[in-house]
Amino acid sequence: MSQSNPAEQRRNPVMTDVAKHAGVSLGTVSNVLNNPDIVTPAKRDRVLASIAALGFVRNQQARSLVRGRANTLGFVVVDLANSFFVDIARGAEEYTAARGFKLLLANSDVDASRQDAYVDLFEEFRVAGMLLAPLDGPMGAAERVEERGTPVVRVNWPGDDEHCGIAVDERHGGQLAAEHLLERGARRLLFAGGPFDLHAVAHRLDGARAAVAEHPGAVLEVFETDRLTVVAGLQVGEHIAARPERERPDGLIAAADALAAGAIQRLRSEGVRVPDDLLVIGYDNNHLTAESLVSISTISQPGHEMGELAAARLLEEIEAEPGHRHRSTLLRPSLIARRSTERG
Amino acid sequence: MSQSNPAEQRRNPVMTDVAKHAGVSLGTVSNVLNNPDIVTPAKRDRVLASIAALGFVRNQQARSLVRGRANTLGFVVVDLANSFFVDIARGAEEYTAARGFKLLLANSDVDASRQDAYVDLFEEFRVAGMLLAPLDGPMGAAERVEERGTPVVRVNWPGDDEHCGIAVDERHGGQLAAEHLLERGARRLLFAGGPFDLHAVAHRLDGARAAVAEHPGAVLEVFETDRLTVVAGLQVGEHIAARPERERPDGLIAAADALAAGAIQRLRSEGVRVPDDLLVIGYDNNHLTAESLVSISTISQPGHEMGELAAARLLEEIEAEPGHRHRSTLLRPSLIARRSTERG
DNA sequence: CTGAAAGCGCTTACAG
DNA sequence: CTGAAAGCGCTTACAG
Repeated sequence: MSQSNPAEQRRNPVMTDVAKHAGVSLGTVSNVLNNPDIVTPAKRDRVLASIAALGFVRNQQARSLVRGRANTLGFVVVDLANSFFVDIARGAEEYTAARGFKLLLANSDVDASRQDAYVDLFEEFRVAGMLLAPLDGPMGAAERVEERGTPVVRVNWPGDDEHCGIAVDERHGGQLAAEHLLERGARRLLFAGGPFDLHAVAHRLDGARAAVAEHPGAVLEVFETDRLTVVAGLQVGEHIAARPERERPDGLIAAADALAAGAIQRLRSEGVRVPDDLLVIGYDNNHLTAESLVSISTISQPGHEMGELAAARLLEEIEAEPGHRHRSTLLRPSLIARRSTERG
Repeated sequence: MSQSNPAEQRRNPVMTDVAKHAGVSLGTVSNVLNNPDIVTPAKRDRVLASIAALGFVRNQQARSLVRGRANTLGFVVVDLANSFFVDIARGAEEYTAARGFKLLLANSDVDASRQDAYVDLFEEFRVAGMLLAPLDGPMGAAERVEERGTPVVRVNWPGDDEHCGIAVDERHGGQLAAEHLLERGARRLLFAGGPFDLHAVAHRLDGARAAVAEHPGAVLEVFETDRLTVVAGLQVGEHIAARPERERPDGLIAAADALAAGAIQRLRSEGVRVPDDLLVIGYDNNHLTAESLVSISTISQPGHEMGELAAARLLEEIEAEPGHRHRSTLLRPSLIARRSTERG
């Protein structure tokens, strides 16, 4: 329509086009966008009308080039297929959206090089700050980014003197799980999970050990798996069922729900009944876990709350003085009792 | 360290700092970054060393301001909590990453205004193109963005003459589900799902109807639910169990796995056995569905493939001439038979 | 192959 | 409250 010459490339309208169309200066257009209150209503309406008529869309790149930073936040997530992290992302988004920030997500998919690549990308885009749910292991890119001045808050990671972090008290979770089974009468517990170099797994085991140590007469065995999957769970089930009946544990703590689900499935096909013969508790409160036929008791991590808290911390950091002191927060997980640990 | 005056704000190094440090001109630094081949190795190494020494990070905003577009793609996803969409995102990411693009995600969380806000945000950032897994309903922002020249490919949406789209043949999926139950001997089928104004649900029902129509003697009842959740599934189970035994269906097609899981759970507690008394098939192949005690047969949507295909289409569009013709692709879902439809 | 200059589209003092 | 000018940090012809 507005093309006078069909041969000439249509170009997206820019602010000077709007100014010309509305008969005002460039600065006034900018003011309408950024400080509408200081522009006279009549002029403001004229500019707004021109913006609509031309289909003008402000170029954020140019805007944050001069302002220094975008009011956008980045969140690099280790594994979106795990609903725990989706919960975190939703909590963070709600918190930041209410405060005028946008939250962009990137999935590193448990790949260290992709994690670094996305952290770098967000830095190149000059986001105001980042959330990072990291893999276990070094976080080179994030360290560098922080040194250069972009705040980073780590979630599901403990944090230390140099870094803000929000984590869940994994040890306490393991303790809750074990105590729950002990309360329900189990005495020969088996902890299944792994690999143990995952700090979450190691701490859950620690917690379970501590709980068992306080119960004279109770014992805890350990079975290390190579992953936290349903398939690994099948092996756990097999391992238990293969033993003579009286040597079997009467309580199973699985370090992940998927593991618990696999174990229950295999146990059942081998004739071991859950919860009648064996109490089982999982970990994570993954979506759909409540839906298996024997609904699985579990330790629930406060993902949504973690996301909100991390976002709040990040916004604080963004506004903080350079000298600001880093803080770590440990959230408490909670027990959700379902059918798999019901007695009678 | 490099701060000569502690009072002066440390500023992130920019390209002119690198040029000065390396003793070359600004253009040469840019060439090292963008056309390394045309710079003499010695000079190149000098520049690279300076970049490392200063901790220089190129400012993408400035870069794509002059280049017009970032080589970044945006994906606005309707619901990351549904693993189907996570699969799509992973497929898209693998495809685009291999071709040098980055993929940023935004979760609209089944909220139309957030969908629009993120579409706008990506446009303001001048992404090279967008993927959109939309909610059912109008897509105002996306339409406008396309008119202004940013390519958008819709996923899990049929597409039309004006829009590229990649969808799954929902009708065919419904047909597969019904045929599977009929093959296994069921004759009184119940289709549960809803609300029916969700086009996916309506089409799945259509397909099921078509399959039943071809089997003389088979009948199909319909039970509309208000959502596709486990809780709604409980109601479905209740509805079935409440009927006199001989008036119950012998096959249940649930329009979603969560629905199937809820139904099975309630049926079981009411003494209706799956699959012995009633065959059940779900839809979506959601993560963890395979793990319920009675593993649930389902219709699997090719999420990963859909993501790859959508990404491929988007990259085509980005390179296409303005006059390019839009295409729609319909992917075929497939049957996954599990325990919940096993006979004998 | 290298370097000086113009320009991408905005925002922000600054003088009126 | 408004408008002309400078500048954010890059890339890209262009002349050497």
